[in-house]
Amino acid sequence: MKIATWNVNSLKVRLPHLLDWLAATQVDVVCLQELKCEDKSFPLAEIEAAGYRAVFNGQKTYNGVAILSRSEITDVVRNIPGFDDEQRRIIAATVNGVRVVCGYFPNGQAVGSEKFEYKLRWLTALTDWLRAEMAVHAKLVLAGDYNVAPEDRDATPEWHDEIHVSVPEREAFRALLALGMTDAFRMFDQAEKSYSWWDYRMMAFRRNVGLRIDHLLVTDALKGEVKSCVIDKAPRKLERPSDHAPVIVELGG
DNA sequence: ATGCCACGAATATCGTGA
Repeated sequence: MKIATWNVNSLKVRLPHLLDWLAATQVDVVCLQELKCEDKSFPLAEIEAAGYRAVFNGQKTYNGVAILSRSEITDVVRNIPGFDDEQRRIIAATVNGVRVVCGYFPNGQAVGSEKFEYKLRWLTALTDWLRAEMAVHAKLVLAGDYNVAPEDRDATPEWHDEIHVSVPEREAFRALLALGMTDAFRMFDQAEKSYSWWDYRMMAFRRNVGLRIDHLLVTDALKGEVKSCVIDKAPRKLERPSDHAPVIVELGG
């Protein structure tokens, strides 16, 4: 089973890319972020025609997450239970016995800002909820745009802003690992300067000036099934791309 | 310091968020 995560930065604009990519990769499950569309505008017919079911948690203009799957989707949860939040950033569901949690983590804007404080509060709430979720679902994948580059090797040397690489954000990432999860990408040898996001400006993609902020964490019960984990840069090379590339983990056994 | 992009309000550009 292949599970992917992709921040599409507007599902409406990126739908042709997504449909082409689904046909090309044949992934079983895709977690999407930054839909930027309300549920009533979700392109369900096109996605179903491509052979996928979908559950989604959208809002106007900002945020919005979805899980697409070729097989049955059950036990859907929207948003972090008990965490009062207008922003649609979480959807979770079970597919083929695997709990899939799709998250669009807050950007945080700048260290010390109000949005940064919200990011840290949100991360704490997510961690507390996942502790409980993992107690019920041993096999769990946390997929999404974390807006955190966990280590120095995950950030281009040209990155001088603190946001995405600050100590509190990295501590929050490690707190997720400490629940009993592993970064699937780092289970394998990877090229140096492997990134999943590049700013649209300054020819950042061509110069490979980016960050690795899109991740797939797997619980210990799933770790033994992980066969590969790759960043697929192909969609980032197309006309009118998302600023993020999809990341794919392959589970077997 | 910044050049991009998507969106909505408004109807040309501009503010917001990323």
